Amino acid sequence: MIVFDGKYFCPKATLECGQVFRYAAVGENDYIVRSSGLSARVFTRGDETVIDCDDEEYFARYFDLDTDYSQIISRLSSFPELSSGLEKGRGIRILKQDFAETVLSFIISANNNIPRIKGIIERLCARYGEKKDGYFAFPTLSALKEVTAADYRALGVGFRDKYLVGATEKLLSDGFLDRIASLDVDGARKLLCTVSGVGGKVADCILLFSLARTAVFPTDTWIFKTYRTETLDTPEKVRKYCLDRYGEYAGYAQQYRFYAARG
DNA sequence: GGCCAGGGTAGAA
DNA sequence: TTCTACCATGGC
Repeated sequence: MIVFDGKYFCPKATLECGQVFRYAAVGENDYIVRSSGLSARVFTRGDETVIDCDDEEYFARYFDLDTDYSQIISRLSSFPELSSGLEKGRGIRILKQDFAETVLSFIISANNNIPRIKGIIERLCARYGEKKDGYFAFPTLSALKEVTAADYRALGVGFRDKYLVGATEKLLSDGFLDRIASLDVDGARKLLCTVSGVGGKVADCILLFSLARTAVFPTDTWIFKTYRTETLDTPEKVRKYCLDRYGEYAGYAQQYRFYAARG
């Protein structure tokens, strides 16, 4: 059991800001979250946030407990357009999720909606994941090696079926993650875009929600709407503007903004 | 019944 | 490099 200062760790804000799909509310600010083959319950108790789990080292890293978020919020508080997000989403923490799980999950997220994404991922786990106590693990890459496009389609993934086949193949290739980790953000983004089903937006999500690369700005339809002006009239223009404006803190800014827009 | 959902791809200009 | 049609599915 991990006990942490609740001021900068809100389970609800962290899990419902759109960075993760495998979680469920079991009460007021009380959640079950699954990552890879592990499970944790996260809830608030007075001024504290508690993580109840079997593998504390894993979830301490997963919830990014070594990072000082008061410093991040202080840095971003000079931007008036983020004030609402910083207030509502003060307890957001950017997760360090499993790489392959994040890649496949965000391929499924493309042109899709959150309830359906969660359902597809649940069916994927139930069909190909190892059975645990009361849930299924996210499938390992080796468990997905022989899965065909038709198999994926049977889960309801639609046109993303072939993307998942190609992505699994690429992820299994030797040292793919190491190569990404060795590159700067731009290089890593380009390499991720060679994975089938991964374009710029999904690549940014993978970099931010799995690899702790914060100089990215995933520009989805919602974020685009909130920044759109006469001159910033395409998602790519918004993305470049925000990268320049927020720098290394762009990913955090994006999450606070997203939570404010949707929460 | 059309639109939208945390978009990406292939092909064209 | 930027633009367009197309892609499955479900909820509204």
